[in-house]
Amino acid sequence: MKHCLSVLVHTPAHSQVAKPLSYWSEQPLAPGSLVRVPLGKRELLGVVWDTPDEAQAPNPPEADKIRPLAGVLGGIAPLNAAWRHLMNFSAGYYQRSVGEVALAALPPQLRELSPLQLARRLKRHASAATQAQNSPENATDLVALTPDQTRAIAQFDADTRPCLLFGATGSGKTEVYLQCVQRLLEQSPQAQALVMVPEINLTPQLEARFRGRFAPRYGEQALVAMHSGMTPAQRLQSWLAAHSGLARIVLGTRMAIFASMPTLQLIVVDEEHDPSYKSQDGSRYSARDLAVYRARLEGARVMLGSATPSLESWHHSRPANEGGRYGRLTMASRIGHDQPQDLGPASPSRPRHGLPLVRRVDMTHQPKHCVLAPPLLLAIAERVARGEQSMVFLNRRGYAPVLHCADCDWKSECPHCSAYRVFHKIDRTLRCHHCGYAERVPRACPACGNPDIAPLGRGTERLEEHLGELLADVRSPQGEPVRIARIDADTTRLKGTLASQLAQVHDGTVDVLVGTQMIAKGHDFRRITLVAAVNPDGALFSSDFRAPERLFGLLMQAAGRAGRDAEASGRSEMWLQTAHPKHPLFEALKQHDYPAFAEQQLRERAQAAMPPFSFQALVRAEARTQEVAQGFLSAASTAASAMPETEPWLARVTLYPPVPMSIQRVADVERAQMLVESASRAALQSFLAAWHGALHATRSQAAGRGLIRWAVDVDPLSI
DNA sequence: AGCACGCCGACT
DNA sequence: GTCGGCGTGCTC
Repeated sequence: MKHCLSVLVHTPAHSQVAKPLSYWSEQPLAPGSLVRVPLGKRELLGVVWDTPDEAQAPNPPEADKIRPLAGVLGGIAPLNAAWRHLMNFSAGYYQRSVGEVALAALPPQLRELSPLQLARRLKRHASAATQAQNSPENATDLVALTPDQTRAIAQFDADTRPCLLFGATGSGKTEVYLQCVQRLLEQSPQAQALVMVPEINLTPQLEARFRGRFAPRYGEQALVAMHSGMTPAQRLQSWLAAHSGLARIVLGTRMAIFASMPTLQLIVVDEEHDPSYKSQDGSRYSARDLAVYRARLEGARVMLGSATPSLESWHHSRPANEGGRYGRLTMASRIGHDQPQDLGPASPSRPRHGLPLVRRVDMTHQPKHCVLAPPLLLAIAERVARGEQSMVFLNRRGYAPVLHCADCDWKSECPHCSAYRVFHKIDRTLRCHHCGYAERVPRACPACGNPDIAPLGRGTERLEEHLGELLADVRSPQGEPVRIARIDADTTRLKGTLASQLAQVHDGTVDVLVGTQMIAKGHDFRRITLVAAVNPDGALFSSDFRAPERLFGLLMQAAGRAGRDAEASGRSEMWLQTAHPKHPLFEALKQHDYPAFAEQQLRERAQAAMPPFSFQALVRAEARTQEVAQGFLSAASTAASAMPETEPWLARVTLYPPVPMSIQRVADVERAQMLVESASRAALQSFLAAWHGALHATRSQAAGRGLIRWAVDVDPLSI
């Protein structure tokens, strides 16, 4: 008896084979089974999918075109219904093919390894699994919780909704995660927990913390990591451990949201506001949003943690009688500091609970063109002399963002992008941060021959150099000259350098640390008592409506680096150099008052009908010329208003005209985008789904001629 | 996505 | 005369 199966393969969203394909099989196979199928001349991994009802199958392929399966991957249990549901949802919501989403969610080796190699790996995994069975032993450790932590955990237990853990940096959010996971594992001997962090860089320290807590009790196997920095072999192993239920805890970056975890009961999203949770290529999913969806789907709990939540999550956690759908757990004070007050939006100012004193330097009253205001420099020098550490933060790497000729006004533009190439003094190159194009710095102006070309503006490299000059005479308590280090994407290019550089800071072999936002995130620096933001003004008047939110989060996070030692926190300071010291954002920051900031931002967003009070999607198009890119979008837009399928939604959806993207050209490709907006998420979703076919059709018509690619970005982070 | 087929420019 | 550029089209 022959069975006709629907099978997903790895095909992109816009190809002709976006739907599941049909294959013959001798045996019936459960949905979720992994198989190998022939496709053209290739043989690739497939996942058996739920067969659509005969009636609604759109175009069943002619029977003679259907080929038989090439094989079944035995030894791996079929992916369960919840996982398949998650894939279907994710593909639908983010406008991609299910095949692309589902196959991308599986470890690459499952696709690449030959059946023989795979069988060998499975055998090894199975033997490891039996070993693990005998290892659990008891260990009791008592951690003293703060009242804040105890209350947050109790509230979480009493709630059933998704919860936002709103806790200041240093208030002990990680311990809350550990406790929640621990209670879950103790209560139900099968349950699994997923813990996500925004960046690979943050996984080692969190993994160490979780391992320390859980490995003695449940064995080393009980905890696995999942992120793109792992080797393919490690990824397969972790995936199998999670899929088989052997791993009780999965710790990873956004990709981990797609891990197969048959007994998932708890999802933790740490630093939930972090933009890294939104994928920026392929299927542009938000791991945080999917976490909430998946938790509901699987009947699991979800905890989102942050000191500066996304305005979306903050808004969702408003009181239930105002329509809030999340619980809000507040931890107001840092560990070792008494004691909480209500961090509610109403209180105008409050004690600092060990948070650093925020000082604003009005740069309009400082000497012209000075990089560091004299009082700030003095404050840093004092710290060095006392043997304390300082951190100077500038969100721009390289020596200078532009090289400029004063005679003819030549600037170091990238020949392939609409952006300037950044001057990197260390290797004397001009480097484009968008396409990677690099050249040696010219000796003279390439346009007019003037030998006197000068760097304009400053990056971390120049700041480091500048600080070295200004602090040349300062001595540490031991009489040593000042030691300055820089951490940014350039100094950590090689694997492991970040860890070693961080270790230097911890050792105290560094007095002043210069860096980009990389140093603001997560890392515990115990001896830092001064944090300075050199030039945060850029985001105050940005055209991106999310820029203030990001800036506030970043500065708050940076401020949190100062004085994590209770003892040092009394004299720790955060300095802001700004031309707008009275700006409400800085006022709120001075009070460490996220609720006030959020309330003000949400008011503005509500007035302007922007997210979270509206829902957005972007259609992006790339072509050799701007005309083609925009022409495609215009044609698709016209098509939308002429379609019976999209017609019902048009009244509730706004289509804006196509515009060039903010960086219009990258690597000689012109980019344009079109905003689609609606007050209703459901209406936007329905519209996009109905419109997708038209976009596809437009591509193969005259208006799509010369188009390189197009894609939809649902809930985009920047416009 | 791969992988083929297919038609135009600089090399052994 | 071929090697190879990437445009177009197809895969159950």
